[in-house]
Amino acid sequence: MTNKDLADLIFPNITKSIEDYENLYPKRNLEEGAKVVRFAPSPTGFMHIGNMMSAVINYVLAKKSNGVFFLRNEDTDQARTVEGALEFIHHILNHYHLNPDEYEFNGEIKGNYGPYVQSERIEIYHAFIKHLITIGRAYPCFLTPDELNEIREYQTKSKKRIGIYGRYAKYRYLSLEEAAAKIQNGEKYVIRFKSEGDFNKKFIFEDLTKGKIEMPENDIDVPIMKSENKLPTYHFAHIVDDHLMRTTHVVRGEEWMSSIPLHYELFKAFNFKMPKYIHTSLILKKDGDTIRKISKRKDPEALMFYYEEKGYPYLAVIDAVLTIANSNFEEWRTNNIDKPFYEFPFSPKKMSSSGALFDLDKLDNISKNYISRMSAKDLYQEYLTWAKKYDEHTYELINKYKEDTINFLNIERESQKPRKDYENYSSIFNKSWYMYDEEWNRDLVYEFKNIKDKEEIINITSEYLNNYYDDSDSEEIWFNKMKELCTKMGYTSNMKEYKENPDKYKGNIADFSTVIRVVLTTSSMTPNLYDIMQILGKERMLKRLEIFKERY
RNA sequence: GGCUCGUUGGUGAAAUGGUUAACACAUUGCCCUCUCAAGGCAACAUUCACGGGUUCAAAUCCCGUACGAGUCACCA
Repeated sequence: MTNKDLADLIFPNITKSIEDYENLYPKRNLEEGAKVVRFAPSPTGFMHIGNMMSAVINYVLAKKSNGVFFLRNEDTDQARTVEGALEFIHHILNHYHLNPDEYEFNGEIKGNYGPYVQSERIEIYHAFIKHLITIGRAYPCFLTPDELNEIREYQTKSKKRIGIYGRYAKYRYLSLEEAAAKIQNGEKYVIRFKSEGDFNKKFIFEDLTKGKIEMPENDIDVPIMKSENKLPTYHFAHIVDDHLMRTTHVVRGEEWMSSIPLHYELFKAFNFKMPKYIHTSLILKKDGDTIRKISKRKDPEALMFYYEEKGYPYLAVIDAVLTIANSNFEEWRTNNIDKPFYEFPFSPKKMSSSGALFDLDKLDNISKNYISRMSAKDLYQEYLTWAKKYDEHTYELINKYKEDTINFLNIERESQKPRKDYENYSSIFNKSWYMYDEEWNRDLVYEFKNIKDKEEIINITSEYLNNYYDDSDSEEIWFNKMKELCTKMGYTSNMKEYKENPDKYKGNIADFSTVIRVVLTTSSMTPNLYDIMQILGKERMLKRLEIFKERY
């Protein structure tokens, strides 16, 4: 019996050779330097900020080099698949405009290097495993879970390296006949890679972010095919897929670093060229005094749901992610304020080699800047779209009062130094509810500052609205009139003088205008009062004075 | 325990052997100002985890220690 006979026994229906697949998926015809990258999540959990970073980097790498960005669904762990996870990945990619060039989803296939779903590639993997068995580099292993546990326990106790290697690789040298007999007998088995490495020998691996790293050779006979569903393990699928899909750069989390010796040997066993690797550092989170890996359970901001629900503009999130990935991104951004993010010359070398804390304050800052630069109309559109999905009440109001809302959002906007008061769409309504008459049914909390006397407040506001305010006044006239009344009623419009002689006056122009501001909005902090009055108009303002009289 | 990576301010970090350790966010103060937001100015690491060495010179190179992280599944 030969290796080939055993391979045929295990995979009787596999007829294609690995050369056939080489021809089926030829080298991609791309321009010099074009990068072929992939985003390859497994649908075993919802997409989180770490996945996002990987997706963004991939996208930038591909776009910037006129390469290819494809999506591969790594669904070999059928048992842990989470319902909706795959849909969510597609949703997020779409929401953040990180659309892959090649993918497979809901029966739709784009690209010539598919299938892009691992469970649909099982024949391909089997052909490659068959090849390995034929050349004597893989073998069936009949170790039971109990036996594996025993080995592990023994190794742990006696402080030996853990794994199936050397004399622990019991079935490595089983005769082909015996192996065949066991298989025909229906015994369960996995296929293990037959390592030829020597743990005491080192090799140099060059990672694009970490640089040159010396590592011991792999000598562990790792499973490459599982026993139940005959699907490959991650390690094997990675080799086959990224070779056949002609991936040039693999962007993945740092947790894969330690598998490099294995992957290195696997590529070598097939004589395949290894892609280049960019191992990204973990995203960490400060929890009290300790810093730990960001957790999907404890940290709402870990999951990509968070940013969308809060209403952060998608570009702000991408910028925040890139700021963590490459700290010189910020500088680039300030110099290239209108350029698309994927023109940023991302450098794997400049990636932080230790984990980074994802800073929500920083995100807020980036986001405020983004929102401040949007036109009022665009902001309104985004706000409306967000509200439709996440805040029905707000949606109804801003939809009904479209003009007022746009005008309000436009206050001190579309200028060189626009207001920066919203970090996300969900924070707008709390700062603008008073513009909507319907909202005045709520419990009102008037935030008066220095002047709290009801009579005085009524006097000021009533006099001002009835005898001074005019909707057609320019801002300059408007303010002059306010100053005039202010002085007439015993306040001063001269702040300097007030500071010198505060006792001479009932208050200053700030106190005076605050009274009117609060009557009209209940808030002592609002955007430019003139603009608010212009939107409200005299009639509505008088109504608010009536409300004040009743409810203060 | 083995293997690997890392450690600069509250946070992200720059500096890759050579004057006072960039910059951004956050915080604080002042200025401007009808409030707020913004903007302007300023403060914030006598010091780069610790110890030793190399050098005229070290955050930067070497060695050791401590601490942290990742990984060691028929999970990815």
